[in-house]
Amino acid sequence: MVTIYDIAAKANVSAMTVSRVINNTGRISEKTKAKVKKVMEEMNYVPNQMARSLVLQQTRILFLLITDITNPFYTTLSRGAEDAATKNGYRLLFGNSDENLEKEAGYMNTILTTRVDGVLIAPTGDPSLPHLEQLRLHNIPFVLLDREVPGIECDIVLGDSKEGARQLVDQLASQGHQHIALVNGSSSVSSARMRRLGYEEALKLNGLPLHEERVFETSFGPRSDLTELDAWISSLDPMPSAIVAGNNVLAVEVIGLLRKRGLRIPDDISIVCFDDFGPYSEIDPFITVVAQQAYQFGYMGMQMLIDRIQNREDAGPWKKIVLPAELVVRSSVKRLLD
Amino acid sequence: MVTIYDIAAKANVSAMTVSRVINNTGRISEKTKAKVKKVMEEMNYVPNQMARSLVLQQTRILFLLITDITNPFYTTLSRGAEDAATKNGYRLLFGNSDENLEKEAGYMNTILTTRVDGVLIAPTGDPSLPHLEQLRLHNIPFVLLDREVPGIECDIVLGDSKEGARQLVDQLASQGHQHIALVNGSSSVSSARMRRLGYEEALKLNGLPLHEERVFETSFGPRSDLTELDAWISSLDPMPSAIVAGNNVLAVEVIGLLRKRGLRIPDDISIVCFDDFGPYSEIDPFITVVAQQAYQFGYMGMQMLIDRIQNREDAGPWKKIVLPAELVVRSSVKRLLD
DNA sequence: TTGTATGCGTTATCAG
DNA sequence: CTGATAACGCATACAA
Repeated sequence: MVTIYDIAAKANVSAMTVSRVINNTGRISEKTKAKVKKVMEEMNYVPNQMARSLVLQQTRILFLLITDITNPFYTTLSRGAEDAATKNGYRLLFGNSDENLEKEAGYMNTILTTRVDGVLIAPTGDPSLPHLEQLRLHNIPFVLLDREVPGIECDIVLGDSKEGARQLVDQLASQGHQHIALVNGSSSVSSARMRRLGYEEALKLNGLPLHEERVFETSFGPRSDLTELDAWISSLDPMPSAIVAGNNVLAVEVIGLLRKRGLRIPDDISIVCFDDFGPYSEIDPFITVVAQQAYQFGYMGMQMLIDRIQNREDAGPWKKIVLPAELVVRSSVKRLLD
Repeated sequence: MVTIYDIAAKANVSAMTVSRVINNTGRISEKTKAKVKKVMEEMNYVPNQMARSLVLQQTRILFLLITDITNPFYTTLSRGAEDAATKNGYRLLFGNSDENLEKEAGYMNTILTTRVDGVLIAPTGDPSLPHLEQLRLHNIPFVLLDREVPGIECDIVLGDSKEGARQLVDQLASQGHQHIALVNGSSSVSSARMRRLGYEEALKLNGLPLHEERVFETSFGPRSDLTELDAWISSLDPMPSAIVAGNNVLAVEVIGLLRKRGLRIPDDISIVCFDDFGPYSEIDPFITVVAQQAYQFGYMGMQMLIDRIQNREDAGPWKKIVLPAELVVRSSVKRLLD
């Protein structure tokens, strides 16, 4: 490995001079600067970030941990975070926890040992608390995305899950639906809790009864095994006229299962869900959704994180951004009235 | 920051003993081992990977650089790579070059300065050559994904693009299509070149004429501005009865544009493409595609990379894996015969 | 404008 | 079984 000493020797200067040329600090004669630069080229020198970070105590690297790299919500969010990071001269590394606490723990380890400057994280759920406490303990700035975690105060970007769920149910009710089921994420995830709350409130406001057995809670992430989900659908009696899905992944899986039963959407059963389908909304935009501003989640979250990093001490109070969700009416809901 | 010296002091041992406990090397009495471990717990010690890498000259971190985090092909591939890395005890970091050579250069910098142990990379195209030469020069093992780069010999996982394109055209021809256009990725991307070759060969084999103006080359990545693509569609005269898209992104964009013109698929125009839609194939599987084994791209590529890393010296010849693509016939092609 | 000494946190080597 | 010392590659503080 070529070090500053190697190039210093070849350029007949001290290592410090090389270091100064690299970082453009101090005053150096144009002549030696040119010479050093030439030697660096010749020897294909690449600074060692490890060594540099060790002395500087900072990496200029930020980390984004998402829970499902397969979900357009998160990939779009990632693009937003990436853009904001790049704009501010930071590098961004990605991790994918796969809605799995153990994998998240693995990434926490990388984050901690690798001493990144800050973390943007969509936690897998409430059990992520210890992970966040670790970050706090080690003084690593972080911003939460999409999900609150009870027990920790911090900067956060949220969607208006309750209101969104309410809109979804209202939309169904307005078309005359009375039997509305809910497939949702785990109750250990704040957004799932809020969506359920919105669902329940909206039922009440529309004068519809709440049936516990019409609510099914599972993971927001894709399942390798759909039998449980399918069993729940089988258990529904009577079959609801509409289903609300807690996110796009669940919607897609449920639609697949329904079709396997020969049910057509929306003729036989209606469905609506949280989150849009990214580019794929384009090709067959038939599902009515509450679309979140995924890109903004990432972009604004990253902004907050960088603010926090750059103003370390005079930080100011924790900030909370709540992004509105927008109802996009398409054609997955059957009109039952008239 | 808590260092091994801090915990050494508190545990009344030397730093070396602490290091040995951490790494489970050398012989240490159970008693001191236990004591050290307890102190580490108490002080919330986290090893500094920077310092460690500096002396060990390795990170146990691998890097995966994809070109479009928004594309299910790459996200599925990522899952495969991740699984293989984890299984072998490596951590995996992701980067997204966005089909952009400059962004790729940025990640090359991170990769080089951060001294990861190996890289799995889907290059943006032939111009990526200098980047790969950098890796080679700095002795960083890498495996190419999905795209060849003329001028560099290395391990690689490819799809059978030519054969896939041929299948797509054959499928159209077998349904009676004679005017078949192609929207493709840039000719500086090997997979795009092979797909075009397959398209042209298949036309010839089916006795169909080749019209240059029916082929449009652009980026495989999503466009922020669709006017050029739209202009090409306008320029088509006569309108082809079918379009082959070089990948799923292009297919989606073209379908959007066609629909804006009031054209229905497949009634007014047929379309087929490379790559499936991941989970979204599930909800509206109407597009006939040649599906690639995305997960295997990542999994097998990662295996090759780790092999290469662990057998540094007695490496063996470069390996090339060609994954077959499978035609999945759905309902985006109109039957023109009979 | 340039150079010397020192330390960042860890591990390898060699000594005890 | 344990410890002292040097080294990894770089930048800060201070000298010259």
